[in-house]
Amino acid sequence: MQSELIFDFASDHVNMSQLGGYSDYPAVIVEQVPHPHLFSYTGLTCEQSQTKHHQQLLKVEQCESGEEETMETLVAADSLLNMDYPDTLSLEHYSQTFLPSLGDIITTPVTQVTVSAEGIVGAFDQPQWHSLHTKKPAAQLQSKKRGRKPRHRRAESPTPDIIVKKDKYNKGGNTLYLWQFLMELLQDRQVCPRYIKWTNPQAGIFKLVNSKAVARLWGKHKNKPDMNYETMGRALRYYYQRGILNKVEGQRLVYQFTSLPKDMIYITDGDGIKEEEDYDHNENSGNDEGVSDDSDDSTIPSSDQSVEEEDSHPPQKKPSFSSVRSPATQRTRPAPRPSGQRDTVLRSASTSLIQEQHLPIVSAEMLRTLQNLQKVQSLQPAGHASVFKTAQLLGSLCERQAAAEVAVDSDEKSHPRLKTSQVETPQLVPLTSSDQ
DNA sequence: GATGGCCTAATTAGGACTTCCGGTGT
DNA sequence: CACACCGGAAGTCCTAATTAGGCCAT
Repeated sequence: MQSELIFDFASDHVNMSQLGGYSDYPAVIVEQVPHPHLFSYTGLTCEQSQTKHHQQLLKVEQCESGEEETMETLVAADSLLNMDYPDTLSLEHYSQTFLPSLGDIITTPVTQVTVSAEGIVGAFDQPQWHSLHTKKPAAQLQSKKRGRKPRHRRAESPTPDIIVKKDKYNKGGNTLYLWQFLMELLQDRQVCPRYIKWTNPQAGIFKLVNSKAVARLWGKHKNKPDMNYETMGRALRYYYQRGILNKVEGQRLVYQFTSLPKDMIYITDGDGIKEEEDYDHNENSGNDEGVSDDSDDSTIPSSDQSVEEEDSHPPQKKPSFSSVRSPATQRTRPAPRPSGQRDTVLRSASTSLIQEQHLPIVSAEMLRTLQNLQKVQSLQPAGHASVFKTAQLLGSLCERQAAAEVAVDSDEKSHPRLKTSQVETPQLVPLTSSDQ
């Protein structure tokens, strides 16, 4: 099945000669993506950039004009509700961006590989999936035989602490589960915190600030124009049983993930540290109650702003979005995980080899390629000139970036312009209501 | 012609919602 | 009264697993 193809960079062990004959095979697809997603897919490691930026995971420029913020927000909201927004979310976005065109070209199965800084390794994130695989009974590995066998259980959706990536759990189609969708929204400054926001990132507690808008986005993604919060809420309630979500009692529109990826990009609507300090106040005072911006459509302009136009005015320079951070004090819970949960498989912490200002035009694959540019270039497979032309371009970009970083570093020493914090993240973030 | 391997389409089963509903609480 | 919330029940959609049948080589 072509849609099963997973292309991280090249075929197994980068035996790119297997792709011979497909001279126009794209090595890197450059396009604009919501940049928080990049860090979920880049595979960049902390060590690679911490030498230069020990404490900065992301750099976020603050808006200098309230008017800009308003306009950009409106444009973003409009785009969100009028473009095929969900397709830009990471899972589908990457699968649909990279896979279909490949499916038309590649007929040989391609093993997913990771091109890491340490070299080109085998199957993608194998160690990360190890715990998952070890849970599978050996019987499932038996070779296919004729005759009726006990029917295999279909893989259930991965739970939030599992890496979200095309794989056995998201094979083929464009399945993006609701909880994944919400996590994507929470990592997307176009909607967070305007429509959905963290109220306690450490506890995985978030609020649907504009439940109708979120539901509409979900409906757009699922091609269900009649989707509403009532319906989406039912799906959310099913997550209670499965141990993916909890309801935060006493607070409307507030839910809690039972666990989170450790390298979630946390977008909060204020100074991260300050918000953390303010959290108890907010939670206890019930300030969130009744402030839901569910006037919905009145808050969502409807024009035909294109994604491109919106991207040309990224709504990231907002004072209220000043903090993008990892959880400061995520705690590992000894509490047993719900039965529906799987062992934790977490992505390695991401980092900022590419500066934030580059992110909007650099795809995750591009970043990965950048990480391994020399190795890729050294392969020199015949018949893939375009691949290495792209690699050359990326190389030049890398050099320019390095030069820019030097300039930025010196500039920031004199003009610190953002509030960020990168704090060590624990291995596991199983969250319980005790975090509330 | 019998057998086995390969391929493909059809069927089946199950997961993840979606829809509808009646009810409760704020 | 509006809205959030709950959970049961039935339905839809999608996908993977399984099965059946056709084709071909031996």
